[in-house]
This record gives sequence, C-alpha cells and structure tokens, in this order.
Amino acid sequence: MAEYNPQTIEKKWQDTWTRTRAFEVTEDPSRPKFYCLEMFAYPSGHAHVGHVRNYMIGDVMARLKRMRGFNVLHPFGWDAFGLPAENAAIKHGTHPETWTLENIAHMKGQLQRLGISYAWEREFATCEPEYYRWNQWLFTRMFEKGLAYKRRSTVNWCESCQTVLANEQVVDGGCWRCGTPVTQRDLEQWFLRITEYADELLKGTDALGTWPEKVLTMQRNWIGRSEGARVKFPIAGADDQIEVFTTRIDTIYGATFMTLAPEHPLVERFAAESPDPAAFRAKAQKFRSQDRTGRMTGDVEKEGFDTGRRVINSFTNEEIPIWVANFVLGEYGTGAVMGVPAHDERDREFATKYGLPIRVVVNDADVLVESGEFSGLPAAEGMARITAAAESRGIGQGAVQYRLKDWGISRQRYWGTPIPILYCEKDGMVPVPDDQLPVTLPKMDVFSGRGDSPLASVAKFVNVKCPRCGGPAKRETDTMDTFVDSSWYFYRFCDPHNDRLPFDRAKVDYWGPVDFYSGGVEHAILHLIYSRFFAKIFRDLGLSGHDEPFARLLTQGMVLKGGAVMSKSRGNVVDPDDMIEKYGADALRLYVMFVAPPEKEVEWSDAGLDGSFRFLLRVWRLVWRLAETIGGEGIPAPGTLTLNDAERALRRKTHETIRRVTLDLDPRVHLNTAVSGLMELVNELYTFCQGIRCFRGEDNDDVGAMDRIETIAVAKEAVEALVLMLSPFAPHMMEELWEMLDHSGGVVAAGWPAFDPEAAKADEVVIPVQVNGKLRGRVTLPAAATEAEIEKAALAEPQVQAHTAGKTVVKVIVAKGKLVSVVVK
RNA sequence: GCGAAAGUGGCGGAACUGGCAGACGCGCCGGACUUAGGAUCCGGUAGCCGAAAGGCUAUGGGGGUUCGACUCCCCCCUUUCGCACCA
Repeated sequence: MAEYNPQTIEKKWQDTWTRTRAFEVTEDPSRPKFYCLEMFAYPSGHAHVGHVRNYMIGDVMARLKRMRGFNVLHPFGWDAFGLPAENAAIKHGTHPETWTLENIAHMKGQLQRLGISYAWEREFATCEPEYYRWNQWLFTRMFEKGLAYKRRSTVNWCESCQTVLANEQVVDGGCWRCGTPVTQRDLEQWFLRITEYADELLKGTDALGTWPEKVLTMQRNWIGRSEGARVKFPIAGADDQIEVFTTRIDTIYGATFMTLAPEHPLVERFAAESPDPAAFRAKAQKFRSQDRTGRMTGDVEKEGFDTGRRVINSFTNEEIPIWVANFVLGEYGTGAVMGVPAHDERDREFATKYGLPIRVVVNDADVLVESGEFSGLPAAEGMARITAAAESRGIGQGAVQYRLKDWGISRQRYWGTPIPILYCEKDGMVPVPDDQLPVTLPKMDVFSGRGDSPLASVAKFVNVKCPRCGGPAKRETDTMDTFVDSSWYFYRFCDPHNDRLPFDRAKVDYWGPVDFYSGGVEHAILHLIYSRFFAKIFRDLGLSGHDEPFARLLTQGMVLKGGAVMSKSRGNVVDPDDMIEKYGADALRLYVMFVAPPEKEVEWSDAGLDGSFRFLLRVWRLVWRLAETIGGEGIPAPGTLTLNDAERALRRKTHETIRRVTLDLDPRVHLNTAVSGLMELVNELYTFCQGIRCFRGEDNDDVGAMDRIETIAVAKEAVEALVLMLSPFAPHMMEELWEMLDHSGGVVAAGWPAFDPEAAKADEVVIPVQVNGKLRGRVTLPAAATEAEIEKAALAEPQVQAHTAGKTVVKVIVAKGKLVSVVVK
C-alpha cells in the first residue's frame, strides 16, 4: 500500500498552489464575494499553535467558501510597527527593521507549511513606507477636518515602555503590553476625535447581531453613554457658576454640598483667593499626586477639604459648601458633582465622614418628597419636570455624557509612523503636503528609550523648510500609536499596491465589509472599536460605502498548556513546525479544529493530535483500498439505480452527513462537530465495506470485490463526498486523495457536495415510546406511517404493554417523527 | 460591588426550534491478526442493583411549568471573563 507521507504530499500541494496562484483573486461581479480575514499578526518571532489556531479557523471557512462557488479574498499581512522591535534593537544592537523582517520571514514560512490558503501577492507589512504613507495621508485628512488635533493633557505614561498609552491601553491600571503601573504626565499630544462618533459607534452595535454579545457589551460599556442633565450652581459672592453633570437631577433638592475634582480649573482660583494659598494648594496637590489607579478604582479612601466657598442651589435657594475631593474625576463630565448623600453611596460615605447634612428627597416608593413644587411626583417624572424647570430658568439642560474619550495617538518612540506635521515659526502647525509623503523614518542606530522621542535627535530629520513660507520649521518627532496601522489594513488588502490612494473605492465596495473576521477577544475594545471608527472616517471622506468594517466576528479561544496560556516566557509553547514534522500539517489542523468549538479555550494534548493523525490514516487506507474500484469515469450516479438495503443505508448516511456538515460549517461554524460528522461517515464506510468484504488487502490481493455496480456507485458517492468535505480541514491529503480517485482539477473545481433530500429520506423510522415520561420501548415503522398507526404500534409494543397493563391510558401524544408519550393512571 | 457567560462520564466535548442524555474523539478494558506490537481491525466503556431480561439514579444544588426539561422560569452555590468611585 502506498504509504501516507505527509511531508512529501504537503510540499507537493503547497508548491502547486503557489505555482498556479490558486488563492489569488480579482474582483468578479458575476460571483458572490466572501472576504475572509484573520487578525493580522504581530511578527514577534515564532508563532505557536495558539496563534495559528486562528489562521486555521479562517482557512477552513475560506476553503469551504471557495468550494461553494464564492470569490474568496483571504489575505494576510503584518502589524509590523511596535515596541518589541525597538526594545529588541536596544537590547541586541540590531535595527528594528532587521528584527521585524527576520521574524516575518520565519512566521510566513510557518503559515505556508500549514497550508493556509492566503493570497500572498497581497501581503504587506505596516512598517513599509508604501503602507504608512497612507496613515500619514489619512492623518492629514483628519487634521484638515479637525478630527486630528493637538492639546496639552494629562496622559497615561508607562515607565517601562517609556511612552504614552491610550485609555484603551490601560488594563487594570497597568500597561496593556507589560503590566507596569501607569503614571500620569502632562504632555502635548495628538488626539483623534473618536468622541465625534460616540453615538454612532454605540448605536451601530445593535446592527452587529452576529458579533459575540460579550464583545458588544464591552464596547457599549466602554462608550459608556449616560443620560442626565447639566446644571449650573452660581458661586456665592462671585459672578460665575459651577456646572455639574448629574444623572439624578430628581434628587437636586437633596444636594447638600458640591465637590470639585482636584484638577478642576476653579481649584487654583479658589486657592489664590483663599487666606492661605500655599496650604490650599498643598492639599489639592496631595490628591492630584495620589495614585491615579487607586483613585479610579476606589481603593483609596475618600478624602476632601472644604474650600470655604459656597454655591447656591437654585432649587432650594440654599448656600451649600464647595469641597475638593479625591474621588471626583477631572476628566469625566464637568469635573464637578453635586453631593446628594441620601441617594448616592459615594456621597453618603463622604458626607458621613465629614459630618455633612444628609437629606432624603426620594422615599421608598420612588416618590419625591421635600422637593418643593415637585414633591409627590414619581422620581422618573420628577426628573423630566426638574430638567424642564432648569432649562426654563436658564441654569441647565438635559445632556448626554460619554465615558469614551478622544484617542491619544502620540508615541515617544522610533518604530512607528512619523506624524506628518511641521512646526513653522511663522505659519504654526503645517501638515506635510501630500506630494511630499511619505515622511520616512530616518535610519538610526541608537534608540534611547528614554522617554524623549528618538527622532528628535536626528537633526536632518527635524530641521526642514516650511512648505508655505520656506522659512525654518521643525518636524513633529512623535510617532503614531500602532493601532492606527491596524485600524484600516483590511481595506488596504482590497487594493494593496495602490500608489495614488490608500485604496480604490470600487475595490473596497466590492470586497467589503469583511464577511468573516476572527481573532482574539483581547481586541474587543482596542482594535475593534478603532477599526469601526476608521470605517466611519473613510465613509465620511467618501472613500468607502460601508458603515461597519466587519459583518461577522468570531473570537477564538486560546490554547493552553499545563493550564496556562502559551508564552515564550512560561516556556510552554508548542511550535507548529515540530508537530508538522511529526504528524503533518493536515493532522495538526484537523486536531485543532476537532478538539473544541473555535470560541472555546482548549488544553493542548499530544494524545489528541495522535488520534487525529490515526483518523487521517484511516481515511487514507479507506480511499486507497477503494480507489481502483470507484475511481474514474463511467460509474452511474446512484440516484438512477435500484439499491439494496445496505446501499440505501450508506447513501442515506452520506447525504445526512452532507446536510449536517454543511450546516455545522456555514453558518454555524461548529468546526468540531463537522469533523465528528465526517468521522461517523468514515466508520459507516468501514462497516459497509467489511460487510460486503470488498476491501483490497494490504498485500494487494483482493479479499472480495464490489461486484454490483450499485455498490460501487454508492461507495464512490460516499468516498468522494468525504474527501471533498474533509478538504477544508486537511487540504493537502484530500487533494492527493482526490487525485488518487482519478480526478484532475482539484477539489475547488469539484465543488462542495450537493445534498439530496430524497437520498437522505429514511424508509423506516425508529420511534421511542415513553410511558409517564420514562422511555419504555421503541417501535419501527415505515416513514410514511400516520399518527394513528404510530399510536397503535406504540401501545402494542410489549414493554409499553407491560407498563400500561391494568392502568388507564389517559392521553397519547405523538410528536411527529420524534417520539410517542403515553400517559397512564 | 455591578454585568455577562458557563457548570454534562476518567478527560475534550455532543444534543439544531422542549422530544431516545453522553454523538465523535482521547483514555481504559477485552478480542482478532501477529515472532512481537505503543501498528491495524472489531467489540465494550455514566453510576448502582441484577445471571439475564430489565429496573433505579443521573446534565452544580433546591423548587416550579410541562405528557415530556441539559434546554424554559424562580432561588442558591461554584467557575471564568468583563467593568470597577463615570456622579
């Protein structure tokens, strides 16, 4: 028997695919398109099986869709800018580019050895000027529209990475990359106005029905929409007022004090006007320097001090004291809140500590009390009425507040996209003209990692002429957050070599949006919200017609080993290359797809992989033993023949399997149960062949033969369907077997097997019978039996008789095609 | 603390709209073929009682709805994840 040698076969087919450009595509309006994408890779070095699981999932979908006649775009590329490259450069004295390109080369080899069906001609890396040029172009467009702007602000700073972090990149008070506790710095920073789209980003989540609910919830929480009101409180003895944001304006009669964030601008004025400004400032400063994480998470005890000043609560006409408190956040709302200790837990804690009055204004029945003219109203109505009253008095109005903040994109590091802005003494901030893009990264060999932008040390880069006045100007030396790169790469894949525009609109309109997107759930807010934001920017710039970039999202589970996530530092990684060497890529792919549903995390098991390898051997042997008999032309379609019982049974199994596997793959993406369905078909085929002793023996002697053409026809149909349906999982072996079965042209040309409902129909059905809810027997009946016949047969069944004897049959329920339920008393 | 998801054999996991719980695989046990086998093929494998036929108990625990519940409802427990002073 021809031995199964995965290494030889896989090499052969991978070479064939490359040679025939099998996965390269162009727009073709005559066919339905399918854009299948896995989150592109950060080239960190070597991919482990946890990384490649995602690519395998996408590949099954891409290959399936190709077989089903779709024009499939399945590209891959590299998220190639970022800190690790720069850190490796500092550590090893290499250039970040060298490190990055070496890693890309290695990882690309790994993916090719896995047989992932990528359109490699579309590959790019974000560190190429041909790509990041368009980051700069897009930044310029956003700058022109006021969507990119610069301001001084307090930013999150990672001491270890020596750079700024966006709010989305602060996880549990630490850096998303290295976990170092985040500190605060005051810096001039570039921001992208994502808040402009807060409402649309929020509303858009409703249309993303096929996204995991979990991701949508996280995004909604992150955007954090609150409805309430802004109300002004006049400052006693001054002309101006303090504005607060509240979601509980109905409790305004219970506001007994006011609290300002230590960062609030009025704090400094009150300090200056106070009898002892230095002491005042010292107290405020103490809160400001308190660990921000602690302040944010409530771990720090609530503290405050009385400013000695008062505001007037216009509803009660009382003067209430203004405090400064550490629990009020400067960057949310107005940085000032009204203190309603009776109806807010934080305010109660604070008021109790400092002996401030507590006044109940909503009773247990949610009705307003002691609220002037509003007393007696239900709280909800009170809220509307008080808002209206504030509006008519000109001291407030209904307001919506978001938690989402603008996206700070300045990074004080080298290995990123230079921000294309010049500072001219005369003209101020001037964007680099489009025809001078890209602003390329200058070659450097020293990367300080000191917190000042490395580019600032390259005089030739910094000192330029102003394109407007020709006078001296200096370049911006910060680079962009790498999440800018990954926020639109999926559109660039539609037109990766365009040198006039980021992409051609017609191409993006043809391919977009991504139909199936898979990747790790860790991007639920970062990448996935930024990408949605960019999609809207492109739309509003007239560059695409899509509101949303990803129609369907699958968040794949991680692969654990020894109960822990695989990582180099833990030393528990499984390298796909090692597994390919031992078992072949096909067995590895099949195992990873079979072991659990794609969304679930899995524990790596060598034994499981062994099992998948054995299954493939079983398929190999099966096909090899039958190939001579069932291969080739001239065998009639089984639908035209008169079959015996065994043949009909096999045919039924074949078509049941086609139906089930097709549904499991698309739309359900239950890849694991699709594989088990195919395993069942293999088991059935073995039983069938053994039953009629038709296998060719190991030594090439015929043990028996398929002497009926009908037998050959159904076996052929079953085996061919099996090979085709397995091909998305184990593409190399299935191409080889398809060829062994005397077909040329490959599995995609052959197409996905068609389900024939006639063939799947059973002539007989086995119907279970319950008596008082307990299974007591089964009856076998012709599929066409009527309800009355089923009921009669069920009641006649001996076991059922035994349990109904001497009792009265109260009711018989026949669930058509499912079971019979007999109720006795 | 708030929110979400999930708890099924020794293990990974099935069960599509309330209808035969444990598909498929791993592991284990047995048989066949073998000089041998950690190869291959076949069979068995939730627990308890029983020689068997069969019966009883089982989907985290407790209630409920229903002829019928892993599936729906209520309470509780556990785990995982997310959010965490957002006024």
